[in-house]
Amino acid sequence: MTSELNLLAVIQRQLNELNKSEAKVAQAILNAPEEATRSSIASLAASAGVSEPSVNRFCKRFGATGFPDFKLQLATSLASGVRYVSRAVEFSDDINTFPTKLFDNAINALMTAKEELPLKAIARAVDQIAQARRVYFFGLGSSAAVARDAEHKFFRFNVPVFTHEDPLMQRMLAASAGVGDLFFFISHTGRTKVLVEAAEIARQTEATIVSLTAEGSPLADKSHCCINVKVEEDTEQYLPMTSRLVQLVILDVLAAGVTLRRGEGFTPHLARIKDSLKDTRFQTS
Amino acid sequence: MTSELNLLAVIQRQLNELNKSEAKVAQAILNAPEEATRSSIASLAASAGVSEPSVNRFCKRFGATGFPDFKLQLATSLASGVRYVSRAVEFSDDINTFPTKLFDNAINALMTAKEELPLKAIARAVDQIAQARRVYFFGLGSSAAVARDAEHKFFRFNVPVFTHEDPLMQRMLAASAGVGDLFFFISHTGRTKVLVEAAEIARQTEATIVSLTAEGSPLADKSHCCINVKVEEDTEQYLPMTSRLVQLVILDVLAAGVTLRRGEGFTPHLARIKDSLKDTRFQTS
DNA sequence: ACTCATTATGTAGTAAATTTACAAATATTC
DNA sequence: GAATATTTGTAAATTTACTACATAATGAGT
Repeated sequence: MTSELNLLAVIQRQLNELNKSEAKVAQAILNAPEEATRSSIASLAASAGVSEPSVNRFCKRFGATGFPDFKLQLATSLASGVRYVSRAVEFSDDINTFPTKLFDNAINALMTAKEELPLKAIARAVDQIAQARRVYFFGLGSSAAVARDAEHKFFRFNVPVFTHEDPLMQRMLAASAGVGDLFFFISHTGRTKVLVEAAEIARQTEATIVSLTAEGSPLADKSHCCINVKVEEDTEQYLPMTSRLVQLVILDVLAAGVTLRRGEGFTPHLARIKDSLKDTRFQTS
Repeated sequence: MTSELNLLAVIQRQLNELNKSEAKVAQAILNAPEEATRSSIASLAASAGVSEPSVNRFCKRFGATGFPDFKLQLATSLASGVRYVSRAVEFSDDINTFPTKLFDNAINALMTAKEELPLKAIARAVDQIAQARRVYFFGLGSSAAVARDAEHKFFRFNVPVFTHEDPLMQRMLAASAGVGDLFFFISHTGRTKVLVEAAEIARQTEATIVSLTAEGSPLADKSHCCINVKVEEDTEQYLPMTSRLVQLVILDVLAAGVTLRRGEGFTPHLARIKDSLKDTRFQTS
């Protein structure tokens, strides 16, 4: 029941040790794996130029109970391995295609991020946020909106939270930081000068510096803890950045982490905050 | 050839619209999806308590050419690793589970939204934004961050864009609106009083009102064009809202729509905006 | 180089699984 | 409550996969 992670690689590796007709089958599958998952044993046998039982024997050799089981394993292997490619929006797109493309790209970005979550860094950041006496979320451009969102989430933890889009404010606040202050920098590239400079200034104080940015970037270098968000190339000018969605969800993760850290006794507090909004809304009819 | 990323979610969602035996099949599959991929049409029919052709019909209903094809799609979908039901974070969760849950929820929200995209409303909104002489993005709470993000995207279209989180500013601006002004309201519930009131005020002018909110809500009622975002119940206080992610992507869609409308000749303009940032960044080493 | 043993491959038949065509049963409409 | 449409199941047809066996190819020992 060893569901192989990459069946094609296994087949490729064993290619030499196969006898002639098995090798033909292997070659046919390697040439068109997706097609193989859809074809019958007869058609695969035909395209490989061998008999049907040879295909069957091939399947059993690779741990399957038979041809259908092999197809299943192959399909599973292909699905887990293949990274869906982001599709850029083209000027030939119409209303039926480009919205789907953008959603697909967003979904792909999240799925990719999910698989390479830097859990250690996240855990560490949760620790540090939970302990902080004050938290500053700093970002510029579209990351400023993310910072704003974070502020809106983290104030619930009874810790003063601040956001500033003004680089001068960011510098001055960084300069006047002390023990218990936490600066949370958000940046897609990690290379925005004024932001890196603010981090630099903060670093010279007793404050803690956490960043949500690209690994190895100047900003990451200045941080005590860097939560790495893989930077994918933005193919087109008019293709919106998906990275900020990942940033937002990671901030959700951090917020959830802090909530869990606070413990079950903390929920009434959250409920009270929620209830406070009740009178600002029209009742549901 | 729409290879569904999350087939189980699609089945789950359509559960009500299925007839009795199809629903039985659906239930059997949802109960044991992995097993379903391995069983024959006979055994699945048996465990669902229906006839074999019913299973076959079920498969075709969901876009497969037949049972084997359906199994393949199901296996592929399962292999992609996204869980189909939204799972609330529990206090018993640890660092290995809750981040994944939150990402899965986010991904699911986007996948669900993708399937029920109100394309007509989106197309209309693109029209209206493309024609507007001025655009105001208004939101409160976490929707304010979304509005901020939208501002950061839409200014690129050579149209003055404004965002204000201050309800009094929102009212005053709404009151002084005229022809060519477009008010874009963002609200998860569509019931926030001060926002609805601002929309009401704007409605009495010549301005156009577009909203990104829940269908049938007071805010939607005040709008010329409402882009409906399905409101899912937020199960827990500390479960972050996924709806804002959907809002962001829909705004991306609108921005892309306007870009396409502007035509290919518009790209140099976008490139210039992008280039303007170059000197604010440290060069890649 | 020939025979025997071994392994590899294909043929044909069989069993299983899937689909189609059609009929019975159930629900829906007027 | 009859007529119509829809749903569901039965049975036959078809496709698909597997098994048993026969033949071909390969290789070792004489």
